[in-house]
Amino acid sequence: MNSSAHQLFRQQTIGKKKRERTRGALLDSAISVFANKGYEGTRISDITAHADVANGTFYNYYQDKDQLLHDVALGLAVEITGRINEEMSDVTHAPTRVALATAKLLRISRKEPEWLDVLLQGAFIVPEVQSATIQYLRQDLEMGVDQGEFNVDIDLLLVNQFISLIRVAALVDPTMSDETIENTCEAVLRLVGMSTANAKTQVTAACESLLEA
Amino acid sequence: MNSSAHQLFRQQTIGKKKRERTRGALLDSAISVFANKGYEGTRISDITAHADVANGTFYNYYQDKDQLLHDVALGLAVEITGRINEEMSDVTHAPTRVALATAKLLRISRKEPEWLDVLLQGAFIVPEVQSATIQYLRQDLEMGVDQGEFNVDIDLLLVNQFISLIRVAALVDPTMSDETIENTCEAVLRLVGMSTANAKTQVTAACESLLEA
DNA sequence: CTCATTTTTGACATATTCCTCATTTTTCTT
DNA sequence: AAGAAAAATGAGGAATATGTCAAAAATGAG
Repeated sequence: MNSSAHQLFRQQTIGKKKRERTRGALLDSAISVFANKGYEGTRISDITAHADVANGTFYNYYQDKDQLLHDVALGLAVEITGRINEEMSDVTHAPTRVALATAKLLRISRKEPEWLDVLLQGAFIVPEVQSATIQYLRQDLEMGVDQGEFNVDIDLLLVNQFISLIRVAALVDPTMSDETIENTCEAVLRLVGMSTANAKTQVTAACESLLEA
Repeated sequence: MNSSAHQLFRQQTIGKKKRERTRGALLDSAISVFANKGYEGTRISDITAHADVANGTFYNYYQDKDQLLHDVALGLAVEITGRINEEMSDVTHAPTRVALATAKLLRISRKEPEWLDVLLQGAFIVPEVQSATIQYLRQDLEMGVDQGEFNVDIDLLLVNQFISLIRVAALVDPTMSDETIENTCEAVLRLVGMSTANAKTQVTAACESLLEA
């Protein structure tokens, strides 16, 4: 087998010792299998088959599925938040930041649907992944309140509501059309208390700046 | 075993023949087990053990887990939408209807957390349950647009965003405090385009009328 | 109460998955 | 290229789940 489109972890381990390369193959395969069968539904043998290694090889690297999910999801969280923040360091307007981050995230999901799927599975199962995911988001939301743009209390419920809107976009439209991306961006801005009209304006501006890049 | 708090289906089958009573026991047990172990994670034997029947008994009623989930979730959908609509037939103001329905649903979840959990699991897995769940909601949302109160396009994405906010409430606060209920009601009204202030007013009014009942 | 019918039972054959480990193969340093 | 160390292999034992069915038990109509 071994027919992944993406190669995130294998890319990261090129040139390193065999041990790290095989680990990379397992991690990449885990992304594909978790995304397609769901965490509960995947068997260890699904992953080893996909990675073109023997069954026992898995146990040279992980004790169980949980540890693998932990590594995969955390790796995805680092990669994805890294990519998003990279190009936003100079944006200080909270609504723009939130709209941009959402749009960028969903753009990544369009290209690599499995990444977001597995990241979110991880965020709901592994506490450490949840923290990592929430961290940046919460900062931007609080910034928006301080700037007087967002008109809500920022608490755990709101942050999770936000994340769930991302999740729904991937669920309803796995192809992640531009329309779905824009609608989702507008929805998150409405969720944090902006008017429909205001949200539309922000999103249009943010999406234009995204097309340049 | 057989230590369910609720008795939805057994209640419905009291007085009927043995066949229906056993089916009721299986359905009630399925609610508890699906809610606690998740659909994927539950074994047939978990359900029969919980229902205090032999392993083979399951196969006198269902061919597999899927059929059982179908029946359980659809039964819950009927029960829950019935209860909610019952006391709303005279309410014609869409924002009030939406706030009330949301609050009522979350109230039910406070008393029977397993019901909402399993209903939502079913809605994501069984198409028929999804349709049943969406149906009423969509009507009220379109009513709100017609009344000029909601300022968004009603599409499949929006309806699913709505449902996901319900889901998150149950996930973040399984005890379903009054605060969580109110915050969630306000969030759904903001999602459909009402201002924060307007949403707060509607929810306060709706929740007061709920306390009388 | 009787007894034909319905329902339940649980042992068992089949199937799946997990995980180990002695052996083989590959790696990569010198 | 040699060879010690590292890694991969896959057969197989243990554990768990599924689905069947002949026999036992419970039901409820007359």
